[in-house]
Amino acid sequence: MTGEAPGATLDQSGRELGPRALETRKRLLEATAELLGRRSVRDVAVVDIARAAGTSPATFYQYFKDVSEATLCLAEAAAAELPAVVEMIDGAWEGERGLENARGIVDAFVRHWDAHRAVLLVRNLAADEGDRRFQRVRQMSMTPLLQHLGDQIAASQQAGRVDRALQPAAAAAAMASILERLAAYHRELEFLGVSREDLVETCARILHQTVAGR
Amino acid sequence: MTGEAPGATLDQSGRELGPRALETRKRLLEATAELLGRRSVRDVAVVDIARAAGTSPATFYQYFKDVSEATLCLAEAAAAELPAVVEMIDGAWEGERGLENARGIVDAFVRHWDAHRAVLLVRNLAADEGDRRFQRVRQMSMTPLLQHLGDQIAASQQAGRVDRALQPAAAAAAMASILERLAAYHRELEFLGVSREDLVETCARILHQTVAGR
DNA sequence: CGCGGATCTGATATACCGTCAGATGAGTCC
DNA sequence: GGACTCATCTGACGGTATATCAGATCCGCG
Repeated sequence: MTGEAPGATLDQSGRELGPRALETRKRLLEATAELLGRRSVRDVAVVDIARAAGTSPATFYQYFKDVSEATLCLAEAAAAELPAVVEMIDGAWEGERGLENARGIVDAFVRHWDAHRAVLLVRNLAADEGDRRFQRVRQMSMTPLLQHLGDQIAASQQAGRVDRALQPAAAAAAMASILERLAAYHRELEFLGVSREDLVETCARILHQTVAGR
Repeated sequence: MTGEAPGATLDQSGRELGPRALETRKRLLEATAELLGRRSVRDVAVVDIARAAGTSPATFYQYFKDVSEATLCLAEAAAAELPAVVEMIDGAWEGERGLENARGIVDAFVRHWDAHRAVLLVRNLAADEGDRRFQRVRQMSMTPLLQHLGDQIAASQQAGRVDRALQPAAAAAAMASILERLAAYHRELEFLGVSREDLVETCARILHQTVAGR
């Protein structure tokens, strides 16, 4: 939930945190996530976060350099949840079971996005805008997914089920793109009359077709 | 370039603009685009835009309510360029010529994004975050594309070349997702060792496969 | 009880926001 | 070319956020 790596979470000045501090830090992160979900990034101010967490701006700066750093922590925490989805990629891909599996992947991915929507949107914007820290987090979470998808595609090519003109890594990226964009987007599409079910079903079929071939 | 609709561009207080004012407004928009390309949205302040345009913050507020409104104008201007891409969708889809056409579409779309990258990124974030104005602009530019793609897919289904289990609108959205995300993303992927050519070629084939079938 | 480190915050200098009222510029008519 | 007028711009300001300390508060421990 907090995004720290091995041993201890650190202060802005490098000091280790005791239990009270960890509690405060957690409240600040929760408040950040809450506010990001409610208004646009541009309008989330340190003061607001501090107020929402029942503390003062000065306290916020004790733990984070700025709002983006807090967001980065949240993105790291969200990334920790993806491996569950990656495992599904190593499941069956052939025939009806494969299609069922593809549905599961699409559904799990959309759930993941629904749960962390605001943070993931900001992560992607920051990464696209060139922020190295966010690029790293996105890569950390997407690389295994791309890797495993790419391997499956390559295997299908070996088996003669998928056109060899596809570059596996590029095709995997394309599939990931569908998942990401649609996960971010599905509410608006539903508004336009495409049901969530249709969306998942159609994506699953495209995914299945591209990964497993005919 | 300015994003106004029929007759005249308006002042913040509803007055029509003379030639000098139009010139100033244009400079402000250009400065906004320039700054959005250079740093993150969060860090683009009205003062900066004004300075870059060689004028004062007060002048900025004469034309735009805030930075997001200026960005909205830029997004509208960018949207005006897409119809050229839409026309290509009505071209050939069968056989080698169809594939060639698909390549053209992917390439044109990526070019479009490269030209307006920063603005389109912000547009998508704002739309995803629920801002109605940006949702409208995005829809205005994407709907024709989705519509035409969807029609082609439906036609291929009629001809028995594409699985009827696909929902045409959803499949079209999935294709648009690939285009958008990859257009935003391709630099990073190139960094990871997928060349732009591979990317375009692979996307074109997936697009072709999904729209035209076997 | 009282000490010492951990944690928090009030006060503050600085900078941006958003809004006027008034200054400046650029045509027009005599 | 001078005076008038409307279009356009900006200096100045009250309000608020940022980012940083030095010092206040809290809490466990001897």
